[in-house]
Amino acid sequence: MGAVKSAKGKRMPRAVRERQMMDAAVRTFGQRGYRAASMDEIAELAGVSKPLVYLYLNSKEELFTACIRREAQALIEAVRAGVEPGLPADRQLWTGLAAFFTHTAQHPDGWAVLHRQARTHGEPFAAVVTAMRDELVAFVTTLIGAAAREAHRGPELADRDVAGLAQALVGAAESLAGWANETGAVTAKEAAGTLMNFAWMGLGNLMEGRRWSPSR
Amino acid sequence: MGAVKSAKGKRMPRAVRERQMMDAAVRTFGQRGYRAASMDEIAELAGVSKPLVYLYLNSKEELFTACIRREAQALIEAVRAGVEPGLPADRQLWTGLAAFFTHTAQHPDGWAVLHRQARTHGEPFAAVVTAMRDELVAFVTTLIGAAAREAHRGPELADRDVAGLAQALVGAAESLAGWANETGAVTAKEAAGTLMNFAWMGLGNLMEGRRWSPSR
Amino acid sequence: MGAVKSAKGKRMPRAVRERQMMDAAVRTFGQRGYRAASMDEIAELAGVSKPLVYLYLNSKEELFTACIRREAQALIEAVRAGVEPGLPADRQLWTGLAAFFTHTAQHPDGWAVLHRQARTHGEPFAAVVTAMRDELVAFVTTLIGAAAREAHRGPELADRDVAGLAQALVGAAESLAGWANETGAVTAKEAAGTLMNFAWMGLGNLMEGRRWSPSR
Amino acid sequence: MGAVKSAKGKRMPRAVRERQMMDAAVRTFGQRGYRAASMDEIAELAGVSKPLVYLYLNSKEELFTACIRREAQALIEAVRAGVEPGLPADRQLWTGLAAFFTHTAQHPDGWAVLHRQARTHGEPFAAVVTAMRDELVAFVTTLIGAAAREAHRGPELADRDVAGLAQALVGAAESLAGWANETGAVTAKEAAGTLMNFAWMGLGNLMEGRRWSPSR
DNA sequence: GATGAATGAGTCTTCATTCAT
DNA sequence: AATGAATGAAGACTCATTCAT
Repeated sequence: MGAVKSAKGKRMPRAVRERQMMDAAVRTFGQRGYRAASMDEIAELAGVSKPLVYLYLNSKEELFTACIRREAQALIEAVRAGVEPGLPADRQLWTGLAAFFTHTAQHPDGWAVLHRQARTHGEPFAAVVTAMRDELVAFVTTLIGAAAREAHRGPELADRDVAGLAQALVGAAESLAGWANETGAVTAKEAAGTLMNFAWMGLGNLMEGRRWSPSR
Repeated sequence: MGAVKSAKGKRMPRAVRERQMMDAAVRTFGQRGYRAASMDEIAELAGVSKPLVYLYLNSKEELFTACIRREAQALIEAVRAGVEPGLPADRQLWTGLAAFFTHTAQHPDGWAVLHRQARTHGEPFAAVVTAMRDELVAFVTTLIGAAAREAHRGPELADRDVAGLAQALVGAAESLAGWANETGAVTAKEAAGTLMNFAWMGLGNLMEGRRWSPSR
Repeated sequence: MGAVKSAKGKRMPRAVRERQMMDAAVRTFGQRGYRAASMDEIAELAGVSKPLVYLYLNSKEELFTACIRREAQALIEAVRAGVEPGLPADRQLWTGLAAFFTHTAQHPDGWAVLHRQARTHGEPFAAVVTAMRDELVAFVTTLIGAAAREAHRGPELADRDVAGLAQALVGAAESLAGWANETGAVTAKEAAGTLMNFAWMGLGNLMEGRRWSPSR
Repeated sequence: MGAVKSAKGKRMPRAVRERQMMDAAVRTFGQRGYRAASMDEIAELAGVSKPLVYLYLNSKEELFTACIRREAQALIEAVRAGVEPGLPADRQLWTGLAAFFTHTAQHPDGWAVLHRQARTHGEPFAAVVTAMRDELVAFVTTLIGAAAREAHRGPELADRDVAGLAQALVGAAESLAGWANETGAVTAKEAAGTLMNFAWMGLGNLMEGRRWSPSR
């Protein structure tokens, strides 16, 4: 699965080689971490010499950034593609979550790069992930808002509550995705279901004005 | 707070020196990451020479492991100490969460070591954190079980559901702690309240048999 | 002046291409130095691909040698062209010096290659410059000898004195040329005048038997 | 001559090792040039491992700068020490020049570093040499001024003329020193004498109002 | 006549780790 | 109890140079 096929030394168009290198880089960064990954290892895994990696991708830092960017884009794309516009908002949310868990399960190294490595190392990198995360949160916020409007029961939902919910939902999804990847305990659909149970129910409670408070 | 005071070269009992070194190490590992942290920097920050660090802690790997272990223990201790046995289960859970958020906020480097660094690097380290996490999950599971028994309304709660809830709760707490530390957006009590709203309400729903399902 | 105009990839006669390359090389070598100059930069500045540079000029070493040779020839040519045969010897010397300073001022990179870079790096290169320098010294020696014969006043001038004078004159000229190029403090004519004041007056003194000696 | 004596691996106080390293560096930089000299070669010549060189001298750039600074200081010191304050100004100048030529002849690598290498490579380095040169020029200017006052014959000497003379004198000395080093053609005293003949006589002429001019 | 693709060899630099005292 | 001196091994990055087309 994912084994690089090219015979070493074969002349290939730049675009192809570049993709091979990035594949190798994502895998290596995802498994070893940014610092522990060596350009030597990446080059070897990609089936090319080190100078070629530098010729095409300039530096370890730029290579890592390119990986983050590519994986972030792919993940967002996958989530967007997983959402079917015609459905009611809760079903849309569910399919989006399922797509998210499916993608992260199918690209564990990419997810490791995004969720673990990119955030563990300093500022050139974290920003890219933050941007992606914000995009996701905004997307989820829209869906929740729509759902609240569709199923209008009881008092208005404050923007602040919606934002909090979205934030927590994405955070929980990230946490669950990592857990699922590492332990293999749940499938994508199960994970999506679990999250819906928390989020949707929580949303319902808020809309009905029920809250937990320390005083009672 | 954190400024090392000892004059360099002063003879000091081993235990004290060891604590200074580990303090320096936690700070350095937490801020730079395992690979980027250098023994030189740690020794200097601790106000001792490098050979002394090796004399007491043997190797970078062992030093890191010791840090993880110490910080994990401290965190668990803090949570346990935050729980008052006499209270009803939901209040106990709340105070435990508050203690968790308080501790992570007060020891950001320790939390960074546990939550980010230890899991980002290979197998010698991740295991220690996993063990701590399991301990926390077990603890939370107990509380949730007790709460369910106390507030017995409706059908029995399946063990599986309780486990899922506990798992999710801890995951969400971790995610929130990181977020709170990085952005400083919420206080410990606020974070605990937010989580209770999700978890407790979710629990209530489950106990009353309400679930979200894709089919409807 | 200096801006390379050719569209990349256009077929051009070999001689033209070769000149473009050497122009680029002189500029790069002069500004960066032999080691710091990269074939990549030279090729790009010349507007051709690297293999073409190798096809025409074989290696970095040969390219550098070719540059030195070309610039040396050009400098000598300029000096010779500046001397008008009919004039009295001192005027000839003056016009020669002026031509020297003019040329070095107009070709700063070429002069840097000859005066700085070629002598700074080992033996394949220094020899070429030495040869050129010897040619210049010989030329000046001739002029000085002629002048001495023309203005015969007092005792014979020993060959040794003439040689010393010529040597010193060329050395001083080189030093002044570098200084003028770097600081832009004097024009070519001013520099020539300054040198004449030293050299010619020194010559006059020698011819009249006046010397400085430590004993008095 | 100059062979480093220390047995490899022997523990030595830092100051001693540092001097060994700088000696090796001056030699290597002087012969190979800044770029061509490799830290490996320097370390080996100094009889230590590369990391030690970095531990003590930080980087190639700093090492080179340190060399330049040390050699510049040594040269200035030598010239100052060679001048005996009690003598008449012309004798002082002569002894100073002799000291200069003696020192450069005895430290050819140091002189190569200062005169060739430091000026051939960019701005971190050239500045140090320029500063030293300015110091020398100022020193010589003083002497010439004093001499002019001592031997007051004829019209006042303009400051501008004195400055020009000093500048030219130092330039000529530098050029001669290089020539003497490379060819071994003249001794220090001969070189000093030659220069005095030019400079002193030139000075005398200027003081007597005699000048060469193109018009006649 | 001209180039895109590719690399072996080498350079600077850092780091965990150990002696000898 | 504590340290100044020292290094083997490895990692990021560059460059002159060559094929195949």
